[in-house]
Amino acid sequence: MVAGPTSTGPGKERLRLWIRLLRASRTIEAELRERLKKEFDTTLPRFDVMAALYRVPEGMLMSDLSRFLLVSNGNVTGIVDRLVSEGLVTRARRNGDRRTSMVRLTEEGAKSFATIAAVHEGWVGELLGGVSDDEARRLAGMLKSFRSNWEGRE
Amino acid sequence: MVAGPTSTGPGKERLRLWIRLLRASRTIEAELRERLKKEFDTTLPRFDVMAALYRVPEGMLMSDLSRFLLVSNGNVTGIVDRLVSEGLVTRARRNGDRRTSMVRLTEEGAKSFATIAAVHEGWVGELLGGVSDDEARRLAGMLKSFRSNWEGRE
DNA sequence: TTATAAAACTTTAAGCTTGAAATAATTTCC
DNA sequence: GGAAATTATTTCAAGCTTAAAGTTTTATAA
Repeated sequence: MVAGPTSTGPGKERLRLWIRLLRASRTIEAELRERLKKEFDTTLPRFDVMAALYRVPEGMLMSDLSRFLLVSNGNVTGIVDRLVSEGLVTRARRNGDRRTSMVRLTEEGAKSFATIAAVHEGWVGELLGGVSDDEARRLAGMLKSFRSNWEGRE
Repeated sequence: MVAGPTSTGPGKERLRLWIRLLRASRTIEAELRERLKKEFDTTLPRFDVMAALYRVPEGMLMSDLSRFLLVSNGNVTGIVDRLVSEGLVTRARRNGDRRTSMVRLTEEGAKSFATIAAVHEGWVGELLGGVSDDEARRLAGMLKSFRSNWEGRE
């Protein structure tokens, strides 16, 4: 998914775009992953889950998390398990529907996330430093329209 | 890495861009992974390795592959192991430097890749269909400049 | 009601991924 | 020449990821 087009023709331009998109996000992702590990001894998936939960103090269901993060159910189970064992997150059985459990950041989890998120935002600013403000806005706009199209599509 | 900004301020615009970039590439990647599995019973990492090798009939060293694909050495070892066991790739010890081994597509591997790549290119065209030709070119240009900046940076 | 379907989640097996440690071959340099 | 550093690769442990199968609980509907 990271190699070049293997042909010429009409699909070539979009294939090139896709490869660049993927290389850019992999490069940035790898750098962020490494820094999260080195500086905070955590991982991207844990960070993602905590970021999702941070926005919603009342908590999220497992299925909400997996939908929001674009990953499978079983995946979220494992990550939340580890966050619970680290005391950063709680899983609370609900009275209403006993199949579901509400996942919330603990106080320690919220505090920890806030610290990391502030540094993380600085890293992203640094890593995307080569993109001008104007470009950043236009790129973000294009990607937003891609997303809307996509969501209409399914 | 997929949740929204947690603050306002100067870094906010680039953080938003990064989150959209990541969501877009994850969405497309997930779709391509699923189709590769369903239609060709293969995986993205295998496809990536084969794409890299397809461009270079004389083959690549393990370390070339890992550098090119932006993944770790140990990772490539496992993927190549599996491709070898499937008869799609060969690993040849070199006379000159016996630490290295040259990895090449087999005839079957090249044939298989060509088939998959053609379909894959069509998928990408379809999945990025919402992006106009003009946008595709501009986006690709921006991402290229990002990449150059990055590479100068390290 | 009460079988049947659907929903929410967990478990499992297989594969991907990394960073660190281990091996083996080559180079460097005294 | 031979110790020491470097390079290329593999192995390993831990964690991430998915799809599919399994469990428990709730909803549907004949």
